[in-house]
Amino acid sequence: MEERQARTAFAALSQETRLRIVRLLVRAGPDGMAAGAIAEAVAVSPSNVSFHLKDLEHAGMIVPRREARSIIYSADFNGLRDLIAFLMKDCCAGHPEICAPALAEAQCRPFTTKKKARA
Amino acid sequence: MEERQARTAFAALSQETRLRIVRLLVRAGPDGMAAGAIAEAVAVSPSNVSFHLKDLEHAGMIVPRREARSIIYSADFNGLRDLIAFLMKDCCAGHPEICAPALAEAQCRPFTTKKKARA
DNA sequence: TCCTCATTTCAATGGTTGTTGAATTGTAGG
DNA sequence: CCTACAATTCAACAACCATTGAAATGAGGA
Repeated sequence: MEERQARTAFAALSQETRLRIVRLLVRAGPDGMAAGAIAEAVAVSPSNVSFHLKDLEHAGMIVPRREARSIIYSADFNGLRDLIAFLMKDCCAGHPEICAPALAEAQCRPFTTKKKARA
Repeated sequence: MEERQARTAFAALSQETRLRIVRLLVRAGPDGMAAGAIAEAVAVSPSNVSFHLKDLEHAGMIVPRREARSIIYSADFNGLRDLIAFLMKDCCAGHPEICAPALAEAQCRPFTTKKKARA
């Protein structure tokens, strides 16, 4: 991931309404939610939510699809993963031992084969 | 990590000069760099770098210490780790299989001690 | 103590970002 | 085709953020 794109993503996530939308959509999973439902859930006006959705889409954090009269947005897990990877490269490069604890905390250990991960 | 603190950190990293400073200091490691040296490295005025350093410190991304006449800043690896953990909780919660690939990409596998990374 | 260097603070300015409500586009059902 | 509904676009305004240069602080060395 390029630095410029990462900055755009950070900027997107730095805004209260936008971060709430992303967290909402991550919880919603691949099904996503319609713009109107998102507006209601985060309690902002339709035009305002549209403004922020466009910004999040541009930042690669969410992805839209049309369905009947609604536009459904869902979290862009690839984009989120890329952003994490960017951050880890900066944080951990040369210092893997420092960031390792973060992985356990996030319940995201890859390649664990000894014990079964429990959600 | 609280949502508000995460937003502050994202905002800090969304600015070009500040992101460059963080990446510089991560590369510099625990020794850190003096404010003046940072200013020179990222090519901004002393007063401007001071402005951004204060912001990064407030966001928990860097940490200062006095040393003779200089003030030495270094990356706050705990803060960075916490931010990654926050992001992974949002991204991976309920979907660990999605984010696992990011870890390998970031050369951040925990608990591997076979080789030492070279900068 | 006095002087110097490193950094920070301050006030002013220009630029960017978020919010609002009204008008518009686009989709589907009667 | 006409109406209703979902979402976006637009223009205007307020609020916030970054940059600049000058002045102030604070630590050390002579």
